[in-house]
Amino acid sequence: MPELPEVETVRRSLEPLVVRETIVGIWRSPLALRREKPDPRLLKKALEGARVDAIDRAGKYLLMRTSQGGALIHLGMSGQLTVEKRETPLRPHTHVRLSLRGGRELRYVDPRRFGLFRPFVGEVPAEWNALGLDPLADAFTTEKLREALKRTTRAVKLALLDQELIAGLGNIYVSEALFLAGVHPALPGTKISTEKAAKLRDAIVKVLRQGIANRGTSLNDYVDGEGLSGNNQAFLNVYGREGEPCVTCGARVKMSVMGARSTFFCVKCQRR
DNA sequence: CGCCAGTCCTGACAGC
DNA sequence: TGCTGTCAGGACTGGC
Repeated sequence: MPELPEVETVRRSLEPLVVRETIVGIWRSPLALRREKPDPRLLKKALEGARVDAIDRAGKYLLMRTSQGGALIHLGMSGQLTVEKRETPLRPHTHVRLSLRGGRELRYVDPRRFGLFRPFVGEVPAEWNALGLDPLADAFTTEKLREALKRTTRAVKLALLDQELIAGLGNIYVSEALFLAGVHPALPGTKISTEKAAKLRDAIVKVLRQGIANRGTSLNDYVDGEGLSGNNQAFLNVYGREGEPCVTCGARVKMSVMGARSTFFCVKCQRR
């Protein structure tokens, strides 16, 4: 499940492989992604014959900027964006292929079709600008986090998953950050003290930076732009560890469902 | 307007 | 062995 660290790892691994490269050909599968089918006319206009200028990231979105426009990309649950040799057999659920020089191509594969591949010319799509605070930016301060959380009565766990408040956290890193900060996931956002907000800010930054340092968490499908798995799954403290002893106090890790998502935490270390 | 439940989608896996 | 049912969750939609 690609969250900020996985998307950033994909971005970093793709950057040297595709920036300054020219897209010499385009292929699109007839399969539709759930949100929308990549528009063939726009694909041509935005990407064909274009030079790749940059690959940027905001939250869990990637933005490939080209000389003619670009593409807004989201990996959803199972999306992969990798550079392959042209002769490498196509995997099922390959949605887009962008041919590069030297017999290589950038492939977008997404079995569960929760992702997005939207070419554009002119204005960058609105989703890109609607995103909340970037937790890795200098501007992500305790005060900013507290302000964002005070805007909602929702449980802090659900608020942290709201991409318009803070962009990039998903279900895994939210559980990890709340554990590290000693904050109970069901605590309402409005009840987060300055002291707790400071701990939470530091914990969010720490788990995301650690995730990037470990090249992402590979529990199911996730791989980077070169097809390599990450190592961060070995460093998770609570996610997926229901019933196992807490690494801090030894109590059993608890799982509860919040917002139809599994939430892992330690009742002793994360008091309300 | 804010919140929440429901929805989509496929592969992996458990159980019979 | 082969089938069926359940589960995983990001982001959107519709109802209240």
